Amino acid sequence: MEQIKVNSSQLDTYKKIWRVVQAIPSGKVSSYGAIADIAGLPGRARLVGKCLGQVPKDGFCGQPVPWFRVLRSDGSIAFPIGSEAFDRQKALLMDEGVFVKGRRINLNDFSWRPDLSELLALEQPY
DNA sequence: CGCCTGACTGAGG
DNA sequence: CCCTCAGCCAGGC
Repeated sequence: MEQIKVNSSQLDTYKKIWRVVQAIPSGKVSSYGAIADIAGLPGRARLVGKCLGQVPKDGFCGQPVPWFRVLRSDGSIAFPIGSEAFDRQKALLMDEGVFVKGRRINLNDFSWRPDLSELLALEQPY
């Protein structure tokens, strides 16, 4: 992928986002806006997309960052249909049992709904 | 500062 | 279902 090009303050923001994304369980999905909210960055859904495009290839803190579990608020895959990224994301989702119909996923069936204890755990990672 | 571009969103048609 | 539009926030120029 691309080299990460952000200053240290933005890198902190990116790390917060990556950490939230890591909390999405296999077989579940979330949205850019929801991740932004949980990360304490309301209104910055587009930043989440940008950030996920720069996930370190080796993962973050020894754990992979499941970028493919993040979708648009309507449950659709953000990449254009037919693009390589689209196919990759769709395949990864289906691999873990997420049913992808055309370009979208039924959020009622697969949306991640963290309980309070999960969210609190994200506040105190170390 | 303006202008344009995004892995975005919500409301409408 | 599709598409459009205004609003949104960061960044680059």
